[in-house]
Amino acid sequence: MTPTVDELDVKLVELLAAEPRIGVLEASRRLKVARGTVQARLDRLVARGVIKGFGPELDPAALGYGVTAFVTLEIRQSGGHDPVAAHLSTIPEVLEAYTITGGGDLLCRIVARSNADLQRVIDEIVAYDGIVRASTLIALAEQLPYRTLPLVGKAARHG
Amino acid sequence: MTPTVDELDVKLVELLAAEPRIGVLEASRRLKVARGTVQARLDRLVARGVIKGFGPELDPAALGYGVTAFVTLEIRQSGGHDPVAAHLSTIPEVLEAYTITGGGDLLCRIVARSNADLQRVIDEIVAYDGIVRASTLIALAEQLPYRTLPLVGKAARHG
DNA sequence: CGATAACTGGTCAATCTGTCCAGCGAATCC
DNA sequence: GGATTCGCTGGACAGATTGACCAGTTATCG
Repeated sequence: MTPTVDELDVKLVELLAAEPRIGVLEASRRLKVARGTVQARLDRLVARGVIKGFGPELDPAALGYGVTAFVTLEIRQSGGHDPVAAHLSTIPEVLEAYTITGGGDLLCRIVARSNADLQRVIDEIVAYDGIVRASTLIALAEQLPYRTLPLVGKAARHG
Repeated sequence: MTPTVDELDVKLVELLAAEPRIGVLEASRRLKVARGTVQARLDRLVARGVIKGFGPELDPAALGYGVTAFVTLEIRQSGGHDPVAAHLSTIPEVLEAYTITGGGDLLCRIVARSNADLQRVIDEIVAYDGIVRASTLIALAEQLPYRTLPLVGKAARHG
Protein backbone atom coordinates (compact mmCIF):
# COMPACT_ATOMS: atom_id res chain seq x y z
CA MET A 1 0.00 0.00 0.00
CA THR A 2 1.32 3.33 -1.03
CA PRO A 3 1.47 5.76 1.84
CA THR A 4 -1.59 7.92 2.07
CA VAL A 5 0.68 10.77 2.94
CA ASP A 6 4.33 11.51 2.33
CA GLU A 7 6.92 13.49 4.19
CA LEU A 8 5.95 16.82 2.71
CA ASP A 9 2.34 16.22 3.64
CA VAL A 10 3.39 15.56 7.20
CA LYS A 11 5.43 18.73 7.39
CA LEU A 12 2.59 20.68 5.91
CA VAL A 13 0.05 19.30 8.33
CA GLU A 14 2.37 19.89 11.25
CA LEU A 15 3.00 23.42 10.14
CA LEU A 16 -0.69 24.13 9.80
CA ALA A 17 -1.37 22.57 13.16
CA ALA A 18 1.28 24.71 14.80
CA GLU A 19 0.28 27.94 13.10
CA PRO A 20 -3.10 27.63 11.51
CA ARG A 21 -3.40 31.27 10.59
CA ILE A 22 -0.54 31.31 8.13
CA GLY A 23 -1.73 31.13 4.56
CA VAL A 24 -0.70 28.99 1.66
CA LEU A 25 1.92 31.48 0.58
CA GLU A 26 3.63 31.67 3.93
CA ALA A 27 3.49 27.90 4.26
CA SER A 28 5.22 27.49 0.92
CA ARG A 29 7.95 29.83 2.09
CA ARG A 30 8.48 27.91 5.30
CA LEU A 31 8.56 24.57 3.52
CA LYS A 32 10.71 25.97 0.73
CA VAL A 33 8.49 24.69 -2.04
CA ALA A 34 6.43 26.45 -4.67
CA ARG A 35 3.11 27.88 -3.66
CA GLY A 36 1.29 25.75 -6.20
CA THR A 37 2.73 22.65 -4.61
CA VAL A 38 1.36 23.53 -1.22
CA GLN A 39 -1.97 24.35 -2.75
CA ALA A 40 -2.09 21.05 -4.61
CA ARG A 41 -1.06 19.08 -1.55
CA LEU A 42 -3.67 20.71 0.58
CA ASP A 43 -6.36 20.09 -1.99
CA ARG A 44 -5.38 16.46 -2.20
CA LEU A 45 -5.35 15.98 1.55
CA VAL A 46 -8.80 17.47 1.81
CA ALA A 47 -10.07 15.49 -1.18
CA ARG A 48 -8.78 12.26 0.31
CA GLY A 49 -10.48 13.05 3.56
CA VAL A 50 -7.28 13.06 5.54
CA ILE A 51 -8.08 16.60 6.49
CA LYS A 52 -11.72 16.74 7.44
CA GLY A 53 -11.88 20.47 7.90
CA PHE A 54 -10.51 23.60 9.44
CA GLY A 55 -13.35 24.44 11.71
CA PRO A 56 -12.83 26.24 14.99
CA GLU A 57 -12.00 23.91 17.86
CA LEU A 58 -14.23 24.72 20.77
CA ASP A 59 -13.37 24.15 24.38
CA PRO A 60 -16.36 23.01 26.45
CA ALA A 61 -14.50 23.94 29.63
CA ALA A 62 -14.26 27.57 28.50
CA LEU A 63 -18.00 27.52 27.93
CA GLY A 64 -18.57 26.51 31.52
CA TYR A 65 -18.74 22.79 30.98
CA GLY A 66 -15.77 21.76 33.06
CA VAL A 67 -16.89 18.25 33.96
CA THR A 68 -16.34 15.42 31.51
CA ALA A 69 -17.69 11.92 31.92
CA PHE A 70 -17.96 8.72 29.97
CA VAL A 71 -21.25 6.94 30.15
CA THR A 72 -21.90 3.37 29.14
CA LEU A 73 -25.48 2.79 28.18
CA GLU A 74 -27.14 -0.56 28.18
CA ILE A 75 -29.67 -0.63 25.38
CA ARG A 76 -32.80 -2.67 25.29
CA GLN A 77 -32.29 -5.31 22.63
CA SER A 78 -35.38 -4.53 20.64
CA GLY A 79 -35.46 -1.26 18.81
CA GLY A 80 -31.82 -1.01 17.88
CA HIS A 81 -29.35 1.78 18.34
CA ASP A 82 -30.57 4.38 15.92
CA PRO A 83 -33.49 5.72 17.92
CA VAL A 84 -31.24 5.93 20.94
CA ALA A 85 -28.62 7.81 18.96
CA ALA A 86 -31.31 10.15 17.75
CA HIS A 87 -32.32 10.81 21.33
CA LEU A 88 -28.74 11.43 22.37
CA SER A 89 -28.24 13.85 19.53
CA THR A 90 -30.91 16.09 21.00
CA ILE A 91 -28.85 16.57 24.14
CA PRO A 92 -26.11 19.15 23.56
CA GLU A 93 -24.04 17.82 26.44
CA VAL A 94 -23.57 14.52 24.66
CA LEU A 95 -20.47 15.19 22.59
CA GLU A 96 -20.06 11.84 20.93
CA ALA A 97 -21.33 8.30 21.06
CA TYR A 98 -20.09 4.93 19.84
CA THR A 99 -21.58 1.50 19.79
CA ILE A 100 -19.17 -0.88 21.36
CA THR A 101 -18.58 -4.60 21.60
CA GLY A 102 -20.55 -6.41 24.22
CA GLY A 103 -24.31 -6.81 24.06
CA GLY A 104 -26.04 -3.75 22.68
CA ASP A 105 -24.04 -1.15 24.49
CA LEU A 106 -23.25 2.45 23.77
CA LEU A 107 -20.36 4.51 25.04
CA CYS A 108 -20.72 8.25 25.07
CA ARG A 109 -18.74 11.24 26.18
CA ILE A 110 -20.70 13.90 27.96
CA VAL A 111 -19.91 17.18 29.64
CA ALA A 112 -21.65 19.13 32.40
CA ARG A 113 -21.26 22.34 34.34
CA SER A 114 -20.68 20.60 37.64
CA ASN A 115 -21.11 17.25 39.28
CA ALA A 116 -24.63 18.25 40.24
CA ASP A 117 -25.30 19.25 36.68
CA LEU A 118 -23.92 15.93 35.55
CA GLN A 119 -26.79 14.25 37.33
CA ARG A 120 -29.23 16.32 35.32
CA VAL A 121 -27.58 15.37 32.06
CA ILE A 122 -27.56 11.70 32.94
CA ASP A 123 -31.19 11.91 33.91
CA GLU A 124 -31.93 13.43 30.55
CA ILE A 125 -30.12 10.61 28.85
CA VAL A 126 -31.83 7.80 30.71
CA ALA A 127 -35.20 9.45 30.30
CA TYR A 128 -35.42 7.62 27.00
CA ASP A 129 -37.02 4.27 27.61
CA GLY A 130 -34.84 2.33 25.21
CA ILE A 131 -32.07 2.76 27.74
CA VAL A 132 -32.03 0.14 30.42
CA ARG A 133 -29.09 1.25 32.51
CA ALA A 134 -26.31 3.80 32.54
CA SER A 135 -22.98 3.56 34.29
CA THR A 136 -20.86 6.65 34.54
CA LEU A 137 -17.15 7.22 34.74
CA ILE A 138 -16.13 10.72 35.64
CA ALA A 139 -12.97 12.02 34.04
CA LEU A 140 -10.71 13.41 36.72
CA ALA A 141 -7.92 14.73 34.57
CA GLU A 142 -6.94 14.88 30.95
CA GLN A 143 -3.67 12.99 30.92
CA LEU A 144 -3.28 13.10 27.19
CA PRO A 145 -5.23 15.73 25.26
CA TYR A 146 -6.71 14.61 21.98
CA ARG A 147 -4.10 14.51 19.28
CA THR A 148 -3.66 13.03 15.85
CA LEU A 149 -0.41 14.58 14.73
CA PRO A 150 1.84 11.71 15.83
CA LEU A 151 -0.36 9.39 13.85
CA VAL A 152 0.25 11.29 10.63
CA GLY A 153 3.97 10.97 11.12
CA LYS A 154 3.64 7.27 11.71
CA ALA A 155 1.37 6.81 8.71
CA ALA A 156 3.97 8.51 6.53
CA ARG A 157 6.87 6.48 7.85
CA HIS A 158 4.99 3.23 7.70
CA GLY A 159 3.38 3.60 4.33
CA MET B 1 -23.08 34.54 35.60
CA THR B 2 -22.88 36.51 32.40
CA PRO B 3 -22.93 34.31 29.35
CA THR B 4 -19.51 33.48 28.07
CA VAL B 5 -20.90 33.86 24.62
CA ASP B 6 -23.85 35.73 23.16
CA GLU B 7 -26.06 35.15 20.18
CA LEU B 8 -23.75 36.79 17.69
CA ASP B 9 -20.87 34.68 18.92
CA VAL B 10 -22.91 31.57 18.35
CA LYS B 11 -23.83 32.58 14.83
CA LEU B 12 -20.23 33.40 14.11
CA VAL B 13 -18.96 30.09 15.42
CA GLU B 14 -21.63 28.20 13.54
CA LEU B 15 -20.81 30.04 10.37
CA LEU B 16 -17.13 29.32 10.71
CA ALA B 17 -17.84 25.69 11.47
CA ALA B 18 -20.00 25.39 8.39
CA GLU B 19 -17.65 27.23 6.05
CA PRO B 20 -14.24 27.56 7.62
CA ARG B 21 -12.58 28.97 4.55
CA ILE B 22 -14.57 32.17 4.40
CA GLY B 23 -12.64 35.11 5.75
CA VAL B 24 -13.54 37.74 8.25
CA LEU B 25 -14.91 40.02 5.58
CA GLU B 26 -17.25 37.46 4.12
CA ALA B 27 -18.38 36.44 7.59
CA SER B 28 -19.24 40.04 8.41
CA ARG B 29 -21.34 40.25 5.25
CA ARG B 30 -23.22 37.07 6.09
CA LEU B 31 -23.89 38.16 9.63
CA LYS B 32 -24.71 41.68 8.53
CA VAL B 33 -22.37 43.34 10.97
CA ALA B 34 -19.27 45.44 10.51
CA ARG B 35 -16.04 43.67 9.77
CA GLY B 36 -14.40 45.13 12.85
CA THR B 37 -17.10 43.55 14.97
CA VAL B 38 -16.43 40.10 13.61
CA GLN B 39 -12.74 40.62 14.09
CA ALA B 40 -13.21 41.78 17.67
CA ARG B 41 -15.56 38.89 18.46
CA LEU B 42 -13.18 36.36 17.05
CA ASP B 43 -10.26 37.81 18.96
CA ARG B 44 -12.27 37.70 22.15
CA LEU B 45 -13.39 34.12 21.63
CA VAL B 46 -9.84 33.04 21.05
CA ALA B 47 -8.56 35.10 23.97
CA ARG B 48 -11.14 33.56 26.29
CA GLY B 49 -10.14 30.13 25.15
CA VAL B 50 -13.59 29.31 23.82
CA ILE B 51 -11.93 28.77 20.47
CA LYS B 52 -8.81 26.74 21.01
CA GLY B 53 -7.60 26.91 17.46
CA PHE B 54 -8.25 26.45 13.80
CA GLY B 55 -5.94 23.57 13.14
CA PRO B 56 -6.69 20.98 10.49
CA GLU B 57 -8.91 18.17 11.70
CA LEU B 58 -7.35 14.88 10.74
CA ASP B 59 -9.23 11.69 10.12
CA PRO B 60 -7.40 8.61 11.41
CA ALA B 61 -9.60 6.41 9.24
CA ALA B 62 -8.39 8.17 6.09
CA LEU B 63 -4.84 7.49 7.22
CA GLY B 64 -5.56 3.80 7.37
CA TYR B 65 -6.46 3.60 11.03
CA GLY B 66 -10.01 2.44 10.72
CA VAL B 67 -10.33 0.63 14.02
CA THR B 68 -11.13 2.59 17.16
CA ALA B 69 -11.11 1.17 20.64
CA PHE B 70 -11.40 2.36 24.20
CA VAL B 71 -9.02 0.82 26.65
CA THR B 72 -9.31 0.94 30.40
CA LEU B 73 -5.97 0.59 32.10
CA GLU B 74 -5.53 -0.52 35.65
CA ILE B 75 -2.52 1.25 37.05
CA ARG B 76 -0.27 0.01 39.79
CA GLN B 77 -0.92 2.20 42.82
CA SER B 78 2.69 3.16 43.41
CA GLY B 79 4.23 5.41 40.84
CA GLY B 80 1.24 7.51 39.94
CA HIS B 81 -0.26 8.32 36.58
CA ASP B 82 2.30 10.64 35.11
CA PRO B 83 4.88 8.05 34.07
CA VAL B 84 2.13 6.01 32.51
CA ALA B 85 0.84 9.03 30.62
CA ALA B 86 4.37 9.69 29.44
CA HIS B 87 4.57 6.15 28.15
CA LEU B 88 1.25 6.44 26.39
CA SER B 89 2.28 9.68 24.75
CA THR B 90 5.06 7.85 22.95
CA ILE B 91 2.54 5.65 21.16
CA PRO B 92 1.01 7.51 18.21
CA GLU B 93 -2.04 5.28 18.18
CA VAL B 94 -3.08 6.52 21.60
CA LEU B 95 -5.16 9.54 20.72
CA GLU B 96 -6.18 10.64 24.19
CA ALA B 97 -6.20 9.50 27.78
CA TYR B 98 -8.10 10.45 30.92
CA THR B 99 -7.81 9.44 34.50
CA ILE B 100 -11.19 8.32 35.69
CA THR B 101 -12.96 7.65 38.91
CA GLY B 102 -12.42 4.24 40.43
CA GLY B 103 -9.07 3.10 41.77
CA GLY B 104 -6.17 4.42 39.74
CA ASP B 105 -7.64 3.81 36.34
CA LEU B 106 -7.00 5.36 33.00
CA LEU B 107 -9.29 5.46 30.00
CA CYS B 108 -7.78 5.93 26.60
CA ARG B 109 -8.89 6.05 23.04
CA ILE B 110 -6.73 4.23 20.58
CA VAL B 111 -6.82 3.47 16.89
CA ALA B 112 -5.32 0.71 14.80
CA ARG B 113 -5.14 -0.42 11.19
CA SER B 114 -7.06 -3.61 11.82
CA ASN B 115 -8.15 -5.85 14.61
CA ALA B 116 -4.87 -7.69 14.35
CA ASP B 117 -3.03 -4.40 14.51
CA LEU B 118 -5.06 -3.51 17.53
CA GLN B 119 -3.44 -6.36 19.36
CA ARG B 120 -0.03 -4.93 18.58
CA VAL B 121 -1.03 -1.52 19.90
CA ILE B 122 -2.43 -2.97 23.08
CA ASP B 123 0.71 -4.99 23.57
CA GLU B 124 2.71 -1.84 23.20
CA ILE B 125 0.59 -0.17 25.81
CA VAL B 126 0.77 -2.92 28.39
CA ALA B 127 4.49 -3.33 27.82
CA TYR B 128 4.92 -0.65 30.44
CA ASP B 129 5.19 -2.32 33.80
CA GLY B 130 3.20 0.29 35.68
CA ILE B 131 0.15 -1.11 33.93
CA VAL B 132 -1.43 -4.05 35.67
CA ARG B 133 -4.28 -4.85 33.34
CA ALA B 134 -6.02 -3.56 30.23
CA SER B 135 -9.56 -4.17 29.15
CA THR B 136 -10.59 -3.19 25.68
CA LEU B 137 -13.83 -2.08 24.16
CA ILE B 138 -13.87 -2.00 20.39
CA ALA B 139 -15.93 0.72 18.79
CA LEU B 140 -18.23 -0.80 16.22
CA ALA B 141 -19.82 2.32 14.85
CA GLU B 142 -19.73 6.02 15.42
CA GLN B 143 -23.31 6.79 16.35
CA LEU B 144 -22.68 10.41 17.12
CA PRO B 145 -19.57 12.04 15.67
CA TYR B 146 -17.72 14.41 17.95
CA ARG B 147 -19.48 17.75 18.08
CA THR B 148 -19.47 20.82 20.23
CA LEU B 149 -21.66 23.18 18.26
CA PRO B 150 -24.91 22.38 20.08
CA LEU B 151 -23.15 23.11 23.31
CA VAL B 152 -22.28 26.63 22.23
CA GLY B 153 -25.89 27.31 21.47
CA LYS B 154 -26.93 25.99 24.84
CA ALA B 155 -24.25 28.00 26.62
CA ALA B 156 -25.53 31.16 24.95
CA ARG B 157 -29.17 30.52 25.78
CA HIS B 158 -28.41 29.49 29.30
CA GLY B 159 -25.96 32.22 30.24
C1' DC C 1 12.56 5.29 -24.09
C1' DG C 2 8.42 7.81 -24.05
C1' DA C 3 4.47 9.51 -21.38
C1' DT C 4 2.10 11.04 -17.50
C1' DA C 5 2.34 13.34 -13.23
C1' DA C 6 4.43 16.56 -10.09
C1' DC C 7 7.04 20.57 -9.02
C1' DT C 8 9.08 25.11 -10.14
C1' DG C 9 8.98 30.00 -10.65
C1' DG C 10 6.60 33.40 -12.64
C1' DT C 11 2.56 36.62 -13.97
C1' DC C 12 -2.10 38.69 -13.51
C1' DA C 13 -6.34 40.91 -11.59
C1' DA C 14 -9.27 40.64 -7.68
C1' DT C 15 -9.74 40.21 -3.05
C1' DC C 16 -8.76 40.25 1.72
C1' DT C 17 -6.13 41.62 5.79
C1' DG C 18 -4.39 44.61 9.36
C1' DT C 19 -4.85 48.96 11.01
C1' DC C 20 -6.33 53.14 11.40
C1' DC C 21 -10.36 56.77 12.11
C1' DA C 22 -14.74 59.57 13.74
C1' DG C 23 -19.39 59.10 15.07
C1' DC C 24 -23.08 57.01 17.73
C1' DG C 25 -26.01 54.57 21.10
C1' DA C 26 -26.23 52.16 25.47
C1' DA C 27 -24.74 50.95 29.81
C1' DT C 28 -22.12 52.36 33.84
C1' DC C 29 -20.15 55.33 37.24
C1' DC C 30 -19.76 59.67 40.01
C1' DG D 1 -28.32 64.41 35.83
C1' DG D 2 -24.11 64.24 33.41
C1' DA D 3 -19.70 62.22 32.08
C1' DT D 4 -17.21 58.24 30.76
C1' DT D 5 -16.46 53.85 28.88
C1' DC D 6 -17.54 50.28 25.81
C1' DG D 7 -18.98 48.10 21.65
C1' DC D 8 -20.62 48.68 17.01
C1' DT D 9 -20.76 51.12 12.55
C1' DG D 10 -19.06 52.40 8.09
C1' DG D 11 -15.31 53.92 5.86
C1' DA D 12 -10.53 54.57 4.49
C1' DC D 13 -5.65 52.95 3.24
C1' DA D 14 -1.44 50.33 1.83
C1' DG D 15 0.27 45.88 1.65
C1' DA D 16 -0.33 41.10 1.32
C1' DT D 17 -2.63 37.01 -0.25
C1' DT D 18 -5.54 34.41 -3.23
C1' DG D 19 -7.06 31.81 -7.34
C1' DA D 20 -6.02 31.06 -11.88
C1' DC D 21 -3.09 30.67 -15.19
C1' DC D 22 1.42 29.39 -17.87
C1' DA D 23 5.86 27.25 -19.83
C1' DG D 24 9.72 24.69 -18.56
C1' DT D 25 11.94 21.19 -15.77
C1' DT D 26 12.46 16.92 -13.20
C1' DA D 27 10.62 12.20 -11.62
C1' DT D 28 8.49 8.19 -11.99
C1' DC D 29 6.64 4.22 -14.23
C1' DG D 30 5.24 1.01 -17.73
